[in-house]
Amino acid sequence: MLGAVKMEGHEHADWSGSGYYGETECYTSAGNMNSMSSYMSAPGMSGAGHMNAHYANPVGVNHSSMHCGGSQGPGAMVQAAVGMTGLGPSMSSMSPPPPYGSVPVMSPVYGQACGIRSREPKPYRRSYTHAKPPYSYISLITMAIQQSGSKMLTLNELYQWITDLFPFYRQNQQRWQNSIRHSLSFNDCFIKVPRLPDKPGKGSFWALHPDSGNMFENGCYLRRQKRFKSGRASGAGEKEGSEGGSVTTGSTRSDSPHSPSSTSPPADVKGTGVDPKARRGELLPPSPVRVPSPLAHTQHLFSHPPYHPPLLLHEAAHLRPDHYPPHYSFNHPFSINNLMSEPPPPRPEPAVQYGGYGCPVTGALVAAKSGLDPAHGDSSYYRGAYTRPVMNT
DNA sequence: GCTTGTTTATTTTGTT
DNA sequence: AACAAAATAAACAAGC
Repeated sequence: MLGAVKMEGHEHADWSGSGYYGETECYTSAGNMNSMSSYMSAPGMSGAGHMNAHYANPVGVNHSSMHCGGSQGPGAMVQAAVGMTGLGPSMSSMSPPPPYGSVPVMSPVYGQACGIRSREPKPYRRSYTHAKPPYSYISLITMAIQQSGSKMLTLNELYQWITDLFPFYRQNQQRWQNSIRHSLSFNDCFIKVPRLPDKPGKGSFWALHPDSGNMFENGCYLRRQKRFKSGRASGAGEKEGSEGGSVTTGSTRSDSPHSPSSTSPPADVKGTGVDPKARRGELLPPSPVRVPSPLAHTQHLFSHPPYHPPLLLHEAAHLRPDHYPPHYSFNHPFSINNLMSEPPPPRPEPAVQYGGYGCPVTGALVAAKSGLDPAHGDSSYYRGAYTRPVMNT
Protein backbone atom coordinates (compact mmCIF):
# COMPACT_ATOMS: atom_id res chain seq x y z
CA MET A 1 0.00 0.00 0.00
CA LEU A 2 2.60 2.38 0.98
CA GLY A 3 4.53 1.22 -1.91
CA ALA A 4 2.17 2.88 -4.22
CA VAL A 5 2.53 6.08 -2.39
CA LYS A 6 6.20 5.84 -2.42
CA MET A 7 6.21 5.32 -6.06
CA GLU A 8 4.23 8.37 -6.42
CA GLY A 9 6.87 10.16 -4.55
CA HIS A 10 9.31 9.15 -7.14
CA GLU A 11 7.16 9.95 -9.99
CA HIS A 12 9.83 12.26 -11.12
CA ALA A 13 12.56 10.22 -12.44
CA ASP A 14 14.36 13.17 -11.18
CA TRP A 15 17.95 13.24 -11.92
CA SER A 16 18.45 10.04 -13.60
CA GLY A 17 20.32 10.83 -16.68
CA SER A 18 17.80 9.45 -19.02
CA GLY A 19 14.79 10.72 -17.27
CA TYR A 20 15.29 14.35 -17.74
CA TYR A 21 17.73 14.85 -20.36
CA GLY A 22 16.00 12.90 -22.92
CA GLU A 23 19.03 10.97 -23.70
CA THR A 24 21.86 9.55 -21.87
CA GLU A 25 24.50 9.56 -24.44
CA CYS A 26 25.97 12.56 -22.93
CA TYR A 27 26.07 11.32 -19.44
CA THR A 28 26.16 7.63 -19.50
CA SER A 29 29.33 6.48 -20.95
CA ALA A 30 30.16 4.65 -17.82
CA GLY A 31 27.70 2.05 -18.68
CA ASN A 32 25.67 2.11 -15.58
CA MET A 33 24.82 5.68 -15.44
CA ASN A 34 21.35 5.36 -16.65
CA SER A 35 19.84 4.65 -13.36
CA MET A 36 19.39 6.50 -10.19
CA SER A 37 21.69 4.20 -8.47
CA SER A 38 24.35 5.15 -10.85
CA TYR A 39 24.55 8.47 -9.24
CA MET A 40 27.08 7.47 -6.80
CA SER A 41 27.94 3.97 -7.43
CA ALA A 42 29.75 3.83 -10.65
CA PRO A 43 32.73 1.64 -10.17
CA GLY A 44 35.88 3.50 -10.01
CA MET A 45 34.36 6.85 -10.00
CA SER A 46 33.08 8.95 -7.31
CA GLY A 47 29.43 9.09 -6.92
CA ALA A 48 29.96 12.70 -7.08
CA GLY A 49 31.21 12.33 -10.46
CA HIS A 50 28.02 10.90 -11.58
CA MET A 51 25.92 13.42 -10.01
CA ASN A 52 28.02 16.08 -11.40
CA ALA A 53 27.58 14.69 -14.74
CA HIS A 54 23.92 15.03 -14.44
CA TYR A 55 23.88 18.36 -12.90
CA ALA A 56 26.90 20.10 -13.91
CA ASN A 57 26.93 19.35 -17.49
CA PRO A 58 23.73 20.98 -18.11
CA VAL A 59 24.94 23.80 -16.19
CA GLY A 60 27.23 24.63 -18.86
CA VAL A 61 30.16 23.83 -16.85
CA ASN A 62 31.35 22.48 -20.00
CA HIS A 63 33.78 19.88 -19.06
CA SER A 64 34.02 17.69 -21.96
CA SER A 65 35.66 15.18 -19.79
CA MET A 66 32.69 15.15 -17.62
CA HIS A 67 30.06 13.70 -19.75
CA CYS A 68 32.48 11.18 -20.90
CA GLY A 69 33.67 10.42 -17.48
CA GLY A 70 33.26 6.77 -17.84
CA SER A 71 35.23 6.53 -20.95
CA GLN A 72 37.93 8.72 -19.74
CA GLY A 73 38.30 7.08 -16.47
CA PRO A 74 37.68 8.08 -12.96
CA GLY A 75 40.53 10.41 -12.97
CA ALA A 76 39.02 12.52 -15.62
CA MET A 77 35.81 12.61 -13.84
CA VAL A 78 37.27 13.62 -10.62
CA GLN A 79 39.30 16.20 -12.27
CA ALA A 80 36.30 17.54 -13.97
CA ALA A 81 34.45 17.69 -10.77
CA VAL A 82 37.21 19.47 -9.07
CA GLY A 83 37.58 21.86 -11.85
CA MET A 84 33.99 22.57 -11.68
CA THR A 85 34.19 23.53 -8.12
CA GLY A 86 36.43 26.27 -9.06
CA LEU A 87 34.27 27.61 -11.73
CA GLY A 88 31.35 29.24 -10.19
CA PRO A 89 31.19 31.72 -7.47
CA SER A 90 30.83 30.22 -4.16
CA MET A 91 27.39 29.70 -2.99
CA SER A 92 27.73 32.40 -0.53
CA SER A 93 29.01 34.85 -2.97
CA MET A 94 25.80 35.06 -4.72
CA SER A 95 23.34 37.47 -3.56
CA PRO A 96 20.51 35.15 -3.50
CA PRO A 97 21.02 31.79 -2.05
CA PRO A 98 23.51 29.65 -3.74
CA PRO A 99 21.35 27.74 -6.02
CA TYR A 100 20.30 30.94 -7.52
CA GLY A 101 23.63 31.20 -9.00
CA SER A 102 22.92 28.06 -10.78
CA VAL A 103 19.97 29.64 -12.24
CA PRO A 104 21.03 29.79 -15.76
CA VAL A 105 21.82 26.26 -15.45
CA MET A 106 18.62 25.15 -14.08
CA SER A 107 16.68 26.93 -16.63
CA PRO A 108 14.10 24.86 -18.30
CA VAL A 109 15.87 25.52 -21.47
CA TYR A 110 18.72 24.21 -19.87
CA GLY A 111 19.36 22.06 -22.71
CA GLN A 112 20.74 25.03 -24.48
CA ALA A 113 22.47 26.25 -21.49
CA CYS A 114 24.43 23.13 -21.49
CA GLY A 115 27.50 24.05 -23.30
CA ILE A 116 28.21 20.55 -24.23
CA ARG A 117 25.12 20.24 -26.21
CA SER A 118 25.17 23.62 -27.68
CA ARG A 119 25.65 22.50 -31.16
CA GLU A 120 22.23 21.09 -31.44
CA PRO A 121 19.99 22.03 -28.66
CA LYS A 122 17.26 19.56 -28.37
CA PRO A 123 13.91 20.28 -26.94
CA TYR A 124 13.64 18.52 -23.68
CA ARG A 125 10.24 17.45 -22.80
CA ARG A 126 10.87 17.79 -19.17
CA SER A 127 12.63 20.53 -17.50
CA TYR A 128 14.80 20.65 -14.50
CA THR A 129 12.14 22.50 -12.75
CA HIS A 130 10.44 19.21 -12.35
CA ALA A 131 13.41 17.39 -11.18
CA LYS A 132 14.01 16.73 -7.61
CA PRO A 133 17.13 18.45 -6.46
CA PRO A 134 19.88 16.07 -5.54
CA TYR A 135 19.97 17.30 -2.04
CA SER A 136 18.65 15.66 0.99
CA TYR A 137 16.31 17.62 3.13
CA ILE A 138 19.04 17.97 5.62
CA SER A 139 21.20 19.49 2.99
CA LEU A 140 18.52 21.86 1.92
CA ILE A 141 17.90 22.98 5.42
CA THR A 142 21.55 23.38 6.04
CA MET A 143 22.02 25.43 2.95
CA ALA A 144 19.09 27.59 3.70
CA ILE A 145 20.26 28.32 7.17
CA GLN A 146 23.79 28.86 6.08
CA GLN A 147 22.79 31.34 3.48
CA SER A 148 20.67 33.31 5.81
CA GLY A 149 22.20 36.37 7.24
CA SER A 150 21.37 35.48 10.78
CA LYS A 151 22.18 31.84 10.28
CA MET A 152 18.79 30.90 11.46
CA LEU A 153 15.44 30.66 9.84
CA THR A 154 11.91 30.01 10.81
CA LEU A 155 10.19 27.04 9.43
CA ASN A 156 8.23 29.16 7.10
CA GLU A 157 11.32 30.86 5.85
CA LEU A 158 12.82 27.51 5.21
CA TYR A 159 9.84 26.52 3.20
CA GLN A 160 10.04 29.71 1.29
CA TRP A 161 13.68 29.37 0.59
CA ILE A 162 13.26 25.90 -0.72
CA THR A 163 10.30 26.61 -2.88
CA ASP A 164 11.91 29.72 -4.20
CA LEU A 165 14.91 27.82 -5.26
CA PHE A 166 13.50 24.55 -6.31
CA PRO A 167 10.32 24.55 -8.27
CA PHE A 168 10.16 20.90 -7.66
CA TYR A 169 9.10 21.64 -4.16
CA ARG A 170 6.18 23.70 -5.19
CA GLN A 171 4.29 20.54 -5.50
CA ASN A 172 3.39 18.00 -2.91
CA GLN A 173 4.14 20.55 -0.30
CA GLN A 174 2.51 18.66 2.45
CA ARG A 175 4.77 15.79 1.85
CA TRP A 176 8.11 17.45 1.83
CA GLN A 177 7.24 20.03 4.39
CA ASN A 178 6.39 17.29 6.76
CA SER A 179 9.72 15.78 5.98
CA ILE A 180 11.41 19.06 6.61
CA ARG A 181 9.79 19.34 9.96
CA HIS A 182 10.70 15.83 10.71
CA SER A 183 14.27 16.46 9.74
CA LEU A 184 14.47 19.50 11.91
CA SER A 185 13.16 17.70 14.90
CA PHE A 186 14.86 14.46 14.35
CA ASN A 187 18.34 15.57 13.53
CA ASP A 188 20.60 16.80 16.20
CA CYS A 189 22.32 19.01 13.76
CA PHE A 190 19.43 21.40 13.86
CA ILE A 191 18.65 23.37 16.91
CA LYS A 192 15.65 25.35 17.77
CA VAL A 193 16.18 28.88 18.84
CA PRO A 194 13.32 30.59 20.56
CA ARG A 195 12.24 33.89 19.24
CA LEU A 196 13.35 36.93 21.00
CA PRO A 197 10.66 38.66 22.97
CA ASP A 198 10.84 41.61 20.71
CA LYS A 199 10.32 39.46 17.69
CA PRO A 200 7.09 37.69 18.23
CA GLY A 201 5.81 35.43 15.61
CA LYS A 202 5.01 31.93 14.80
CA GLY A 203 7.47 29.22 15.33
CA SER A 204 10.97 29.28 16.51
CA PHE A 205 14.10 29.85 14.59
CA TRP A 206 16.10 26.94 13.42
CA ALA A 207 19.81 27.03 13.35
CA LEU A 208 22.63 24.67 12.79
CA HIS A 209 24.29 23.08 15.68
CA PRO A 210 27.63 24.78 15.92
CA ASP A 211 29.42 21.51 15.78
CA SER A 212 27.58 20.21 12.83
CA GLY A 213 29.70 22.17 10.50
CA ASN A 214 31.43 19.18 9.08
CA MET A 215 28.36 17.22 8.29
CA PHE A 216 28.91 17.59 4.63
CA GLU A 217 32.58 17.70 4.80
CA ASN A 218 32.60 14.84 2.42
CA GLY A 219 30.87 17.02 -0.04
CA CYS A 220 27.96 14.76 -0.50
CA TYR A 221 24.77 16.63 0.02
CA LEU A 222 22.63 13.78 -0.92
CA ARG A 223 23.60 11.59 1.90
CA ARG A 224 25.80 12.17 4.82
CA GLN A 225 28.29 9.59 5.68
CA LYS A 226 27.29 9.73 9.23
CA ARG A 227 24.52 11.31 11.03
CA PHE A 228 25.35 14.18 13.24
CA LYS A 229 24.74 13.54 16.85
CA SER A 230 25.07 16.05 19.50
CA GLY A 231 28.03 15.24 21.61
CA ARG A 232 26.40 15.56 24.92
CA ALA A 233 24.19 12.64 25.30
CA SER A 234 21.84 12.27 28.12
CA GLY A 235 23.35 11.88 31.46
CA ALA A 236 26.97 11.10 31.39
CA GLY A 237 26.28 8.25 29.15
CA GLU A 238 26.64 9.25 25.57
CA LYS A 239 27.62 5.87 24.40
CA GLU A 240 28.18 7.62 21.21
CA GLY A 241 28.64 11.06 19.98
CA SER A 242 31.23 11.40 22.60
CA GLU A 243 33.16 13.33 20.09
CA GLY A 244 31.33 16.36 21.03
CA GLY A 245 29.07 17.04 18.21
CA SER A 246 30.78 15.16 15.58
CA VAL A 247 29.01 13.01 13.16
CA THR A 248 28.75 9.61 14.48
CA THR A 249 27.75 6.35 13.18
CA GLY A 250 24.69 4.79 14.49
CA SER A 251 21.67 3.08 13.33
CA THR A 252 18.83 5.23 12.47
CA ARG A 253 16.64 3.68 14.98
CA SER A 254 18.80 2.45 17.69
CA ASP A 255 20.60 5.69 17.85
CA SER A 256 17.60 7.62 17.43
CA PRO A 257 16.59 9.68 20.32
CA HIS A 258 13.35 7.92 20.34
CA SER A 259 14.92 4.62 20.17
CA PRO A 260 13.08 2.09 22.18
CA SER A 261 16.29 1.09 23.73
CA SER A 262 16.99 4.58 24.70
CA THR A 263 15.80 5.05 28.19
CA SER A 264 16.94 8.58 28.33
CA PRO A 265 14.31 11.21 28.03
CA PRO A 266 14.19 13.16 24.86
CA ALA A 267 15.24 16.20 26.70
CA ASP A 268 18.87 15.86 26.01
CA VAL A 269 18.66 14.29 22.73
CA LYS A 270 20.19 17.19 21.05
CA GLY A 271 22.61 17.77 23.73
CA THR A 272 21.18 20.89 25.10
CA GLY A 273 19.04 18.81 27.20
CA VAL A 274 18.57 20.16 30.52
CA ASP A 275 15.26 21.68 30.50
CA PRO A 276 12.41 19.40 29.71
CA LYS A 277 10.97 22.20 27.77
CA ALA A 278 14.14 22.42 25.87
CA ARG A 279 13.69 18.95 24.62
CA ARG A 280 15.57 17.96 21.62
CA GLY A 281 17.95 20.76 21.90
CA GLU A 282 15.67 23.65 22.05
CA LEU A 283 17.59 26.51 23.40
CA LEU A 284 16.78 28.24 26.51
CA PRO A 285 15.41 31.65 26.06
CA PRO A 286 18.19 33.89 25.06
CA SER A 287 19.49 36.39 27.42
CA PRO A 288 19.00 39.76 25.85
CA VAL A 289 21.48 41.23 28.16
CA ARG A 290 24.31 38.97 27.38
CA VAL A 291 23.70 38.38 23.79
CA PRO A 292 23.09 41.14 21.43
CA SER A 293 22.36 39.10 18.41
CA PRO A 294 20.19 36.09 18.10
CA LEU A 295 23.00 34.09 16.74
CA ALA A 296 25.27 35.22 19.45
CA HIS A 297 23.15 33.82 22.08
CA THR A 298 22.92 30.66 20.23
CA GLN A 299 26.60 30.37 20.14
CA HIS A 300 26.84 31.16 23.71
CA LEU A 301 24.47 28.50 24.69
CA PHE A 302 26.22 25.97 22.66
CA SER A 303 29.59 26.62 23.83
CA HIS A 304 30.01 23.67 26.03
CA PRO A 305 31.59 21.56 23.53
CA PRO A 306 34.40 23.46 22.13
CA TYR A 307 32.60 26.08 20.29
CA HIS A 308 34.52 27.85 17.66
CA PRO A 309 33.44 31.31 16.93
CA PRO A 310 32.22 31.40 13.42
CA LEU A 311 34.73 32.62 11.04
CA LEU A 312 33.49 34.65 8.26
CA LEU A 313 34.27 32.44 5.46
CA HIS A 314 35.82 35.09 3.44
CA GLU A 315 38.06 35.56 6.36
CA ALA A 316 38.66 31.94 6.66
CA ALA A 317 39.60 31.88 3.08
CA HIS A 318 42.67 33.77 3.97
CA LEU A 319 43.63 31.37 6.61
CA ARG A 320 45.63 28.33 6.15
CA PRO A 321 43.98 25.11 6.92
CA ASP A 322 45.80 24.84 10.14
CA HIS A 323 44.18 28.00 11.22
CA TYR A 324 40.76 26.64 10.87
CA PRO A 325 38.84 25.70 13.86
CA PRO A 326 38.62 21.98 14.20
CA HIS A 327 35.13 21.65 12.96
CA TYR A 328 35.32 24.00 10.10
CA SER A 329 37.19 22.70 7.21
CA PHE A 330 36.63 25.45 4.79
CA ASN A 331 39.41 24.35 2.65
CA HIS A 332 37.69 21.27 1.49
CA PRO A 333 36.74 21.83 -2.08
CA PHE A 334 33.41 20.19 -1.71
CA SER A 335 32.68 21.16 1.76
CA ILE A 336 29.37 22.73 2.27
CA ASN A 337 31.21 25.34 4.16
CA ASN A 338 33.28 25.96 1.19
CA LEU A 339 30.20 26.05 -0.87
CA MET A 340 28.99 28.89 1.16
CA SER A 341 32.26 30.38 1.83
CA GLU A 342 31.23 33.88 2.45
CA PRO A 343 28.72 35.47 4.62
CA PRO A 344 25.73 35.66 2.43
CA PRO A 345 24.03 38.92 1.98
CA PRO A 346 20.72 39.47 3.58
CA ARG A 347 17.96 37.56 2.03
CA PRO A 348 16.61 39.52 -0.85
CA GLU A 349 13.03 40.41 -1.21
CA PRO A 350 11.01 37.49 -2.33
CA ALA A 351 10.10 39.21 -5.49
CA VAL A 352 13.67 39.63 -6.37
CA GLN A 353 14.76 36.40 -5.04
CA TYR A 354 12.31 34.36 -6.86
CA GLY A 355 13.05 33.21 -10.23
CA GLY A 356 13.49 29.61 -9.71
CA TYR A 357 16.19 28.01 -11.63
CA GLY A 358 16.05 30.36 -14.43
CA CYS A 359 16.58 33.80 -13.14
CA PRO A 360 19.13 35.25 -15.43
CA VAL A 361 19.43 38.26 -13.29
CA THR A 362 20.85 36.30 -10.55
CA GLY A 363 23.28 34.68 -12.77
CA ALA A 364 24.35 38.01 -14.03
CA LEU A 365 24.72 39.35 -10.59
CA VAL A 366 26.71 36.44 -9.57
CA ALA A 367 28.84 36.76 -12.57
CA ALA A 368 29.32 40.39 -11.87
CA LYS A 369 30.42 39.65 -8.40
CA SER A 370 32.57 36.78 -9.28
CA GLY A 371 33.86 37.93 -12.56
CA LEU A 372 32.71 34.77 -14.14
CA ASP A 373 30.52 34.11 -17.00
CA PRO A 374 26.98 33.88 -15.83
CA ALA A 375 26.70 30.70 -17.66
CA HIS A 376 29.07 29.28 -15.18
CA GLY A 377 27.58 30.85 -12.25
CA ASP A 378 26.11 27.70 -11.12
CA SER A 379 28.69 25.35 -10.24
CA SER A 380 28.42 25.98 -6.63
CA TYR A 381 25.08 24.45 -6.72
CA TYR A 382 26.22 21.19 -7.92
CA ARG A 383 29.79 20.99 -7.45
CA GLY A 384 29.80 19.75 -3.98
CA ALA A 385 27.14 17.23 -4.22
CA TYR A 386 28.78 14.49 -5.96
CA THR A 387 32.18 14.05 -4.75
CA ARG A 388 32.95 10.77 -3.36
CA PRO A 389 32.02 10.78 0.24
CA VAL A 390 34.95 10.66 2.46
CA MET A 391 34.71 9.21 5.82
CA ASN A 392 35.11 11.76 8.45
CA THR A 393 37.68 10.78 10.88
C1' DG B 1 -8.27 26.22 12.36
C1' DC B 2 -3.84 26.39 10.91
C1' DT B 3 0.98 26.15 11.74
C1' DT B 4 4.64 24.36 14.15
C1' DG B 5 6.95 20.77 16.43
C1' DT B 6 7.62 15.92 18.17
C1' DT B 7 7.48 11.22 17.77
C1' DT B 8 6.84 6.64 15.85
C1' DA B 9 6.75 3.54 12.13
C1' DT B 10 7.83 2.04 7.72
C1' DT B 11 9.95 2.13 3.31
C1' DT B 12 13.49 3.43 0.16
C1' DT B 13 18.04 4.11 -1.06
C1' DG B 14 22.99 4.20 -0.66
C1' DT B 15 27.23 2.27 1.43
C1' DT B 16 30.18 -1.23 3.14
C1' DA C 1 23.32 -9.00 2.67
C1' DA C 2 23.63 -6.05 6.39
C1' DC C 3 23.69 -1.72 7.90
C1' DA C 4 22.85 3.15 7.94
C1' DA C 5 20.87 7.44 6.25
C1' DA C 6 17.13 9.51 4.32
C1' DA C 7 12.28 9.89 2.83
C1' DT C 8 7.61 9.42 3.75
C1' DA C 9 3.41 9.03 6.35
C1' DA C 10 0.80 9.84 10.14
C1' DA C 11 -0.76 10.83 14.80
C1' DC C 12 -0.66 13.99 18.23
C1' DA C 13 0.14 18.20 21.08
C1' DA C 14 0.86 23.02 21.69
C1' DG C 15 0.72 27.72 20.33
C1' DC C 16 -0.87 31.55 17.67
